[in-house]
Amino acid sequence: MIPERYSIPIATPDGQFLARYSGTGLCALDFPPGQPGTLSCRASREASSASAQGAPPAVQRWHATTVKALLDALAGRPPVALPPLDLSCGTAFQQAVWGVLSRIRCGETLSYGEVAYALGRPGAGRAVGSACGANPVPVLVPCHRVLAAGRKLGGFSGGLGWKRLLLERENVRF
DNA sequence: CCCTAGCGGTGCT
DNA sequence: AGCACCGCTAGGG
Repeated sequence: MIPERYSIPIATPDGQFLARYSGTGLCALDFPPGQPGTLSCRASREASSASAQGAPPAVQRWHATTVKALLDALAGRPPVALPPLDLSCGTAFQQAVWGVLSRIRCGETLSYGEVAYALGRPGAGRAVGSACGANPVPVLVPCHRVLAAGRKLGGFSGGLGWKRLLLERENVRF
């Protein structure tokens, strides 16, 4: 029997994100449609501010934490607290990568190769990139803080515009 | 700048 | 087992 899931939108100055919760925590965070600053993205700013009404109390508490954390992160400030994360959708390797990402502090960066090295798998830089792309909770699990070698921007599944925006908000130069 | 070879994890056949 | 993806990287025009 699969635990019930809840999807709750989050209105931010950069558009409407969507938080998804499993029985054990935040299991996904979706970017607003389109690139930052774009029309479809801007439109989602004023879209329905449907709330956590009807969700279990635990989910409502998690969500309150998620909202604060997301607004902080989008402003380039380190969140005071994160909700419990349910990253069980990932393989062992992916979860290990996401663990390293979560320890990169606001305003700092690593390269894909450095993350691989930190995992004791030098040479797995490319696989690290794939694992970053599979991160279900972007922004809060800061996959945007991983750059290519030589401080080049590298890629970003959610669209490079978001990666640039998040790094600029943290005053990261690249 | 480009191109190439080599790389590791993942998912599909 | 094989194979085709990839948010990579170092090396060489």
